[in-house]
Amino acid sequence: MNAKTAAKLSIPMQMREDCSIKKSMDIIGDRWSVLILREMFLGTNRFADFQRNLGIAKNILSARLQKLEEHRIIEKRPINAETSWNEYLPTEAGEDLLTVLCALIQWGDRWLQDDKAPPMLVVDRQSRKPIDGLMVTRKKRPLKREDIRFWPSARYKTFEQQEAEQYL
Amino acid sequence: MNAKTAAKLSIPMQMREDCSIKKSMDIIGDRWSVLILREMFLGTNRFADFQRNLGIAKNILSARLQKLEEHRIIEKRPINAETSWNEYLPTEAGEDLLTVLCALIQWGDRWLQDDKAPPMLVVDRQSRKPIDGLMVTRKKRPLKREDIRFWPSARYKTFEQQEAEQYL
DNA sequence: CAAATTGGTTTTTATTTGAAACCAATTATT
DNA sequence: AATAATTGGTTTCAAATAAAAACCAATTTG
Repeated sequence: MNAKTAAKLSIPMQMREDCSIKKSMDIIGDRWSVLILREMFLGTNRFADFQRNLGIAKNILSARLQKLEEHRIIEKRPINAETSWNEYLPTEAGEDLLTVLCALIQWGDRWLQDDKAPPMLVVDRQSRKPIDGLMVTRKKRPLKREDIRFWPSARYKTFEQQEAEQYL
Repeated sequence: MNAKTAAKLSIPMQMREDCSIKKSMDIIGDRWSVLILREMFLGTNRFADFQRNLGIAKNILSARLQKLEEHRIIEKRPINAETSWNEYLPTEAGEDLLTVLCALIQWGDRWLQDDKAPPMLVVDRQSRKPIDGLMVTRKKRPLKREDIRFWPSARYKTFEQQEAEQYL
């Protein structure tokens, strides 16, 4: 067995299905979901405001909000007892997506803004001063590509794979 | 002017266009791009391997690779001098998307895996031990929703906005 | 040398998106 | 109090996009 064959064996196809990136993309991997969440973090909560602020078609917005609700990323709840109107709020899982949005902001600020200042700042809620040192860290050091690799978890251990590992 | 009016004034529509999340999503906001990048981080570099490992249609894969190349996230280069065949490699900007993928992994591991162990680990390249303490931090403390808010940068300062800020 | 694989493109079909019309409930204006 | 405007959608239809399949030339494997 050569190293190339070993590398192929070592990544189980099933892992590609189970993978959290894949599962996340099945939910938010479209043109609008992430922008809807950004809008929510900007303080938008009502249907018409999402529509106006994003320029999204109503039927698509409706479908996306439903999907996000089904997956418990947002919650739809009546604005008050009198009306039948609703507002949309992030659940705990939804709020936790802040990290993904921040990672996107940082990446985009670095690579897509043509040396211009970032258009949208992440600021401290109290002081409203920009948050510096915001990063994905690995034990207090920023994570670099060469530090890590992705690896199947123990649930995919097979004889062939264990055999293969010694070649890597 | 009440607080609600102020809040609407304070977010310039232009910022929503310039925003790095929006710009990022214009490039990688589809069902496949992020998965193609994940595949690349798993060690896949050739057309047929992407296709097999992802189950993506060839024409779509072709289109996505081209788009990613245009935006300098990946690079297409000949495998060797003799053949016309290519391999696809991440650029510096592409490798930098690791943070976004890691944020997605962490989020998905927390919210989409039904109390099961994560299917794909982020491990140290040398020791192959899982990396712990990997997170989006704010000065060494994990970032929480209630810590921050998004805020337009100075380039959108207008009279109305400055007026509005005092109400927030 | 023959067969299989790679790296695509082209054509056709199915799916998704978007625009517009429509409507009922609610709120604002005169 | 009546009218107009806004909100929160759904439905219908056209346009754009994605997927499947057929096809092909270059390259590699048996």
